[in-house]
Amino acid sequence: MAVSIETLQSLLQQLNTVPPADMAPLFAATREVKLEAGETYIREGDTARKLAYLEKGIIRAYAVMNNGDEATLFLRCEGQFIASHDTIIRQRPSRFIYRALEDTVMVEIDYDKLEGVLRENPRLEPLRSYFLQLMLAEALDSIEAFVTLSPEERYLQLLDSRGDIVNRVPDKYIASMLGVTPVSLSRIRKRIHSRGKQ
Amino acid sequence: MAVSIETLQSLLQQLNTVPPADMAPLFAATREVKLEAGETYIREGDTARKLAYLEKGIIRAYAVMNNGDEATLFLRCEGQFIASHDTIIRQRPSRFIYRALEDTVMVEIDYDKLEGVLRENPRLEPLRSYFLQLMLAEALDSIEAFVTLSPEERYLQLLDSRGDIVNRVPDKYIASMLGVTPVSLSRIRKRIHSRGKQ
DNA sequence: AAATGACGTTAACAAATGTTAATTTCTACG
DNA sequence: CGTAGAAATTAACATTTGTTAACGTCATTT
Repeated sequence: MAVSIETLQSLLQQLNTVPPADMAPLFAATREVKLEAGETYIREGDTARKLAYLEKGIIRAYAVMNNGDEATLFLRCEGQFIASHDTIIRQRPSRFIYRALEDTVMVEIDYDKLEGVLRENPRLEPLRSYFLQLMLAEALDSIEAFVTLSPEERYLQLLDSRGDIVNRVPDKYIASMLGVTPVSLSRIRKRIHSRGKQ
Repeated sequence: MAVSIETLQSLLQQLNTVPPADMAPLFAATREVKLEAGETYIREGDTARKLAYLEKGIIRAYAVMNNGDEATLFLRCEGQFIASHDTIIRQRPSRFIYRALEDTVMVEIDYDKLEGVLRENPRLEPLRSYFLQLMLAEALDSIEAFVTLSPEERYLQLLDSRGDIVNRVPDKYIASMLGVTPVSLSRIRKRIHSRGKQ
């Protein structure tokens, strides 16, 4: 309970929307979770309302389609939040799977517990809005990219904005997050390189 | 100030997370806004932090790309919220334009005023989380569609889930929201019809 | 009634992507 | 060190989409 939470603590304090003293009950409800590479954090059908802050590692959220293929919704790494959005927002079993792609360390809180803490400490409410806004901003950026950019341009943008992730994750996950097949991503990369060398 | 707000009022009361009596200061800060078809609600570069509930009509949010083309991010109609997300979440001038496609009636509140109301009435805070979650859920659905479905499948899904909108809006806006050109959407429709008749 | 302009459709061609399968490269494990 | 399995690349072909332009339709205006 509440161990290596320095980074999260300093993040929340930078918000300076909540007095640090008020945060004690929040951290008392958290726990540290460690996952090995390849380990599943949330399964399809899970009903737990998990919210977590990534201290280290990468989590992939994906759906299994009718034909059995997997579609990656997003990748999150250290410094970001992940939430089981089907269970938290929609209050239904998760259609999505969350799996660690590297050894991962998270600070987890159950959303039901969080709501209890917020009920008893209303001054912490801005924190909920804060992470909801963070996730909404990222989601809208993603939609904007799908609507305004070609697959190649989306890949270049991803390289530019999150190049670290691209090099830590197998290409097939990058491809499905961009909405294309691994074969097509390979051709896109070839095209970029051939243009770059000329 | 607070005129025909029946639908919004009943919506908020169904949440029963906030006592109806507490909502008076909220509605006191709202105002009714009417737009004619074609009228712009938010311009590129605007800094106002507008949040609105649509009682009637359709609003299109779109970006103007480098080549001058427009890309529709989303369409919202009666019963939905729209928010100037660049100004509210990112605290920067809006890169997006919000324009009415039909004569539109909205209940508007400035987000700065809303935050003032929430500061003085902390029991209203769940309302902020509520509409943030609504918009996040819609955004994630949109991403899911881009990642798991082909353009044709996305169009069929849109017909199924929001067929009313499709018939109220020019096809070119539907096309750009699906991430394809109007020419391609026309071919998709032809393909669907030819398959349907056989 | 004629003219204008926006919108959707169609055509023709280029370019990109999907699909399947073979091949190569890389990694992990014995 | 060698092997097995996963991942990435490449090839070949079908399908889809982008692009440009022409054409038809419809509504509005003059």
